[in-house]
Amino acid sequence: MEIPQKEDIIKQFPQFEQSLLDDILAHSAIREVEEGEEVMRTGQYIRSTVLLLSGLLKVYREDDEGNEFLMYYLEPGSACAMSMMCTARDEQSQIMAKAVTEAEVILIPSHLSEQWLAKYKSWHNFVIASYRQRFEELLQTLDSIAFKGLDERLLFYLKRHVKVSGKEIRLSHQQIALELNSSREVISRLLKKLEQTGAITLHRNYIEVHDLEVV
Amino acid sequence: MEIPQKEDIIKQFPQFEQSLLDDILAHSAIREVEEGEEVMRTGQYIRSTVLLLSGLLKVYREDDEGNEFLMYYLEPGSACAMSMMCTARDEQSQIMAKAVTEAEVILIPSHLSEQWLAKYKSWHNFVIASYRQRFEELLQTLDSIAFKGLDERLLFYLKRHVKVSGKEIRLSHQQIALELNSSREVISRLLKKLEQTGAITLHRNYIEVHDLEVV
DNA sequence: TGACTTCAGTGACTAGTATCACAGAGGGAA
DNA sequence: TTCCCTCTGTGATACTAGTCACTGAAGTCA
Repeated sequence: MEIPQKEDIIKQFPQFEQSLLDDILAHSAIREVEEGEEVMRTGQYIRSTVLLLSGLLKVYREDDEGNEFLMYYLEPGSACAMSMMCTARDEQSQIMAKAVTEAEVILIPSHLSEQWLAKYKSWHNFVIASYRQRFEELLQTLDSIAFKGLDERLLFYLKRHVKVSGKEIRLSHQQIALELNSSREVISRLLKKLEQTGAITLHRNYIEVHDLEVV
Repeated sequence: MEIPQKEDIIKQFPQFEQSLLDDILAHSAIREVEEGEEVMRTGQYIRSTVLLLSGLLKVYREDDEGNEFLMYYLEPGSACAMSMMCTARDEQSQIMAKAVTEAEVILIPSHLSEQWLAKYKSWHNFVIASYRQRFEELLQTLDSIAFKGLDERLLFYLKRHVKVSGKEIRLSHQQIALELNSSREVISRLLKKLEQTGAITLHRNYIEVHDLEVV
C-alpha cells in the first residue's frame, strides 16, 4: 500500500472539491494491482469503495460452473458502482473485477464514503453519476445478449474493446469466447467472416481493427 | 391527479420520517394508472421520481423491432430506480414501465427528490437501497439470460410471478413468450413439460402453480 | 534443429430454439 | 345454436450455436 499522491488524484478526478481531495489523501490507500489480478470476487465482503486511478479493470459476472460474461470495463477516473452499493450495508459483492492491465486503485473505507455523500456535493454527484453510468452500460450488455445474435454481440464487444484500448486487440480467440460465454471455434468462424468483409485482420494473439462501422 | 393521503403513504413507506412525509404530501401528486397503461416509455424525459403506492408495475426493455424482455416487477413501497437516476440531470428514460394491474403512483418533482437526498436521511437511504435492489434484480435477470436455457428462464419467470401475484398466473402463453423474448409455441411446449412433472396445471388464460421447487 | 505448447482453421454432428402450418378447444355474442 | 375470435397443442422444418475430432501454423526452449 502506498500513500496516494494528490496530483495523480486531481488528474483523474478533477471534479472533486479541495477538501474532499484532502480527505481522500488522509484516509485512503492506493493499492497496486498486477495484470490479471482479481480486485473483487463474487461473495467477498466489501469494506471499501474502489476508485480507479490508472490501468483498466474488467467487471464481469461468473456463474457456479465457471462460465462468465463481461459486464463492462472500468477506466481511470471511474468507480466500481457495486463497491459503492455494497458499501452501504457491508454486503457481499455480486460481481468479479479483474485487472486487464497493471492498475492502481484507491480504497476508501466504507464508512467514510458513506459520510461523504452528505458532506461533499461533488462526491454525492460522482456516486449518483457512477450508478447511472454503470446501470446504462449494464442495460446495453443486457440488450445485446437478449436481442442480438452472437455475430452482433461480437461486433459490440470488439467496438467496446477498441474504445478502451485501441485498434490492436491483444486477445486470443479463446479469451474472447470466454468473455462472451461462447466457444472458441464459433468465435474463430465469426472473426473469419469479419476478416472477409475487410473490417479486421487476424493475427496470432491479436486482432487488427480497421473499421467496425461498415459491417 | 389526486392529493395523496398521508395514511396510505405511511402504510407503504413506514421508514420515512414525519417531515419527509409532510413534504411529499405538500409537493407531490398521485396518479391513478389503469391496467395496461404505460407509466414510462423509452426516450421519454423524466421530470419526476416515481414511487409505487398500490398495484403492480412491470419494468422492461424494448428494442427497435418491438422485442421486449422483463427486467423486474415493482411492488407497492418501491420506487423506479431509473426515474431516480434520470432525475438528476433531466435525462431520458432507458426503459419501459407498464401497469400490470390498476395502480397508484406518487410523482415527486425531480428537483425536490434531489434536494431531499441531503435533507432527509431516510430518503437518502431509501434511494440508495432502491438502486442496489434494482441492480441486483437486473443482475439476476442478466444471469438467467446469459447462462440458462429457456426452460430454466421460464421457471425463474414463473417463480418471480408467483412471488408478486400469487399462484394463479393469469397470463396467456403468448404474453409469457413476449416477456421472455421467445415464441408462443416454444413456451407452450415447455409449459406442457412442466405440467407433466406435476409442478403446474394449465388452463385457458391462466396457470395454476403447485410447486416450482421440485422441478 | 527438433520437440513441445499454444493458437487458429475447418468439417461433421448435435441440441436448443424459432418458424410455419394447421387443427382443435373454449368462450362470448347475436 | 351458430359464428367468430382467441388461445392452445403439435408436427415438420430450418437455423444458430455448441461440441468433437482433427490438422496445421507459430512461437518457445533445450
